[in-house]
Amino acid sequence: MSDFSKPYNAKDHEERMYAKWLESGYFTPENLPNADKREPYTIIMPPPNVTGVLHMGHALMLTLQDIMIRYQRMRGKRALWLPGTDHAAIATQARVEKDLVKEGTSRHDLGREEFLRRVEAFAKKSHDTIISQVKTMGASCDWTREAYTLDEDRSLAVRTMFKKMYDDGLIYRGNRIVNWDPKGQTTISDDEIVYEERAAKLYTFRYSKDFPIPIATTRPETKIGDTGVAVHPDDVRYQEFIGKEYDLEFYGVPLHIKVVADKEVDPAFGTGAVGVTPAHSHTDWEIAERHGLGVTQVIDEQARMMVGDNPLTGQKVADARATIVEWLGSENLLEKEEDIKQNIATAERTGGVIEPMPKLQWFVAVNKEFSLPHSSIEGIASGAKTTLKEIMRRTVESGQIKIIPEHFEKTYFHWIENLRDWCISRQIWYGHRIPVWYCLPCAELDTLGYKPGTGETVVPRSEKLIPISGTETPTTCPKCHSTSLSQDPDTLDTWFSSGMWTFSTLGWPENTQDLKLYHPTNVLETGYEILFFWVARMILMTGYGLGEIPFRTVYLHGTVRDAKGRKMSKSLGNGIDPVDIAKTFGADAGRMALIVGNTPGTDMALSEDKIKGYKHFANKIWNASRFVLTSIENADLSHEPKLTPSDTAALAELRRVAKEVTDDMEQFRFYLAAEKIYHYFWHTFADTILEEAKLTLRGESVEEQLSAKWTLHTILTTSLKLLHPFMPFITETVWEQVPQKNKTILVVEPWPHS
RNA sequence: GCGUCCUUAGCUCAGUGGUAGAGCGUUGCAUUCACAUUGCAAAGGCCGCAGGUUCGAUACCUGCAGGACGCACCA
Repeated sequence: MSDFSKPYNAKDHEERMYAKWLESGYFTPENLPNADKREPYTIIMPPPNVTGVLHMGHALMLTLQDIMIRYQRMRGKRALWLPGTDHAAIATQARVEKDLVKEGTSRHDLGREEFLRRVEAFAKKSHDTIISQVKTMGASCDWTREAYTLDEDRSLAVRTMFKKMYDDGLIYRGNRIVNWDPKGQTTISDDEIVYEERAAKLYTFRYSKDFPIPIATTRPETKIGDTGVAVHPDDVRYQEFIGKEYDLEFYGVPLHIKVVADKEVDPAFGTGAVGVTPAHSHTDWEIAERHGLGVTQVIDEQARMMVGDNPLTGQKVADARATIVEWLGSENLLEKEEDIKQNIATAERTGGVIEPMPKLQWFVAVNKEFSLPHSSIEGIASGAKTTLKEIMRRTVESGQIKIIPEHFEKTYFHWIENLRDWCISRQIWYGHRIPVWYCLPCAELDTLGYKPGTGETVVPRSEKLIPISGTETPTTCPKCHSTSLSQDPDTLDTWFSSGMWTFSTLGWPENTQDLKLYHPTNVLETGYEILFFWVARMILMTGYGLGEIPFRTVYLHGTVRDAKGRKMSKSLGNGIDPVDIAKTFGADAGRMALIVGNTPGTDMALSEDKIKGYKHFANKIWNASRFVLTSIENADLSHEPKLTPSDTAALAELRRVAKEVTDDMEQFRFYLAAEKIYHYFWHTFADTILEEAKLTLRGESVEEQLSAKWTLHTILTTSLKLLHPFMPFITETVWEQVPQKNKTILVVEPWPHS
């Protein structure tokens, strides 16, 4: 009891406790007592990006998962919590490029190899910081299984998956319209776009004096790429023009315009007629596809005009817009100019304004039919035709995967309905390089007939694809036997590898023991903001690759905001550093503050005052424990003594509380469980039971004293167990001092049965 | 446009078909005996508004208002 100093000082104990846990080996499920008899319980940790340091959102995620894992471990499960980190392709690359700019250099100056060395060095450093922070939070994960989304094993998994999907025709290379980020010089997926409202002008004009229909646009410069005009099929104003074709000249550029009827057109907007620019608008692209209109690209990757030898060529789009507007005015073609508000698409990472344009990219087809040889997905039989979209929908619809809170299921379905093919290639260097090689001599065989010189696609035949070193790239072209092969320069969207996380971490494509035992996992715990990015992609990948679900329950937490409800951000400077919190108040206090009152799917406001409150609670636990332990010293508690009626009642209440807390844990109501045990310990145990025991202990009756000591000991030990998932450090520290038969560490103590 | 969520004590939020709870904060009192990182007590709420269902609504339904958010569109 010598280290039982008066106030509880978290920093005197937490580091030592974590070391003690690691030494016990119990975070590795095989080391648990009677491991083979235990039923597996698995959580794969959402891997933090190696872009920097942990924030409060990570702390929340770690706490929730640690609570689940510690609880299940105490419940006798073979609990595996598998940790890892994410290479976060575009985010990490952007971070390092920023540093390079400061040094006055760029990735192109360094070259691909040297640049990747720089990124890897940064990622390594960032990784080490993150791991030490995860440990500070008390996370009881199995470090022997730690994974990285870009390590050897995960690379093999990614290549294997790519090839499998390619062979099934689910991955295709296509010249399609994509979201191009001129600032980041890469494509991005629909989900990586953020919309910003800006003021814009809507111009109403005619292509030429002879053209019968005026059209409205906010982007006159793109009209040079128009190949059609679309009107609503029922619009009486334009019936006579539908199907007609016109040859005309617009700013010196010859245009061939066909008038088509399409229900996408809103007759109430503008003039009710849309100039169709298939190359630079997603909807126009689709209209063009439906009506067989041509595609003319007029904007290049630098967001500059490309119109042959026209003077516009080389102008930035904004300048070109002014030029065109001025010209329209001078030609008397401009009929109206009005101010409107417009949502403009920007890239989440770089802030660049997105220019949709057609590019040759790799896509995952979400609506294409294929069959799963072995399916355990409800509603999709083995061998039956299905699509990736159906897998994503069915697994949730059937209840095989349950989302908490439930209402997010509606949001999820809504998103799936609108899902288009997923563009997975990125023009960046850090990431999984696309495992596809091109044969240069076979260039003319390019099936797409696009961009000569890249050649036909060659995908390696071996079942297991090539390790990342590239030493085993295909040596000859199967068609012409040339050895002149070059790998696709692009890398994969980071969510491609993240989507495989639940099974790539367990050894897939090998049919490992881990995969058999721990998959499907039990819970995926993550933030609701990546429901689409990640959760849906995991369901897609797992359904396709394994014919099963990746997890049974998805628990979605909200965003941790500051005391005023604002998002924590660097620019506001209102962020709370979880490691600072652990140092100042103790990791336990930070954990409790994050959990109590925090319902799933809802954002929470976190203040230092709240954390301070739980620091006080830790102190309360500490002092109450000191009192109990001092009081029961030398008492014979080997057998239950005769209990007084009030002690019997107190123990009955303890059982009731334990039962309620257990029910809450089972129902994922951690916010209630934590609050109940907090309230019980402080206001029932410490304030009432303990105060009454003081009187008894000073009294005459030895029998009553023994009854009181037994009761205090039972309530203390049970409370420590109930509190352990929430406040692992202090409970384990006190536990060291508790006299108990066959005592081991609290990590593997059985949960109080109720 | 489609969709979701929220509106309860000063603040942050729980909650239930039988006229409300927690934490923090506020106010008053208490102090050598586990703990002032404490204890005891108090103040504080027509549970957003209007209808409906019901014996009874904060809770269920409809509408409205305000707020947050997702998706699509924005030609």
